[in-house]
Amino acid sequence: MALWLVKTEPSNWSWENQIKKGIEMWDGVRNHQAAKNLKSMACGDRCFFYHSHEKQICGVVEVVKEYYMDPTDETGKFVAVDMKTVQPFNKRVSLDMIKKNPSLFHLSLLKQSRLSVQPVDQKSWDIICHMGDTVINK
DNA sequence: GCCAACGTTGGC
DNA sequence: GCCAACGTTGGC
Repeated sequence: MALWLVKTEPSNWSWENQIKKGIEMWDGVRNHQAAKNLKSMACGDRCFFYHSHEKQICGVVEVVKEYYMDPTDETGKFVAVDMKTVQPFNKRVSLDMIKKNPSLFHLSLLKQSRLSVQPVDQKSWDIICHMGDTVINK
């Protein structure tokens, strides 16, 4: 199982929307590196759900459908996956908190701020869940 | 709102 | 194939 972080603009698709909907298509990715990451996702992979601008991780979602053609992409080059809500963080984890932890300096979140779908290693995943005061259900 | 860091586009 | 001009993302 792989671990990821996905970004969304809350005015476009928010954690509140995600909670309400339960399962939603993750579409609109128009960056090749991000698309490559989407294609690498397998069912059961978990992702941090990150609000850009608010700059915080709200909770965890899970890949429930592997990549398929993004219906919103006319060029046919980009893909979407389906994400299911897993659970909210008890405490949201802000970008500031992540930046203060030296063990997380290597994260793409800090180094490649524009990448909207990015891998997270297990160790960083555990640290961030701990910061979120949350044990993620299996 | 500004702008740095990318990506993309199109003229050459 | 290079690169200037332009567009977009997202932190500040």
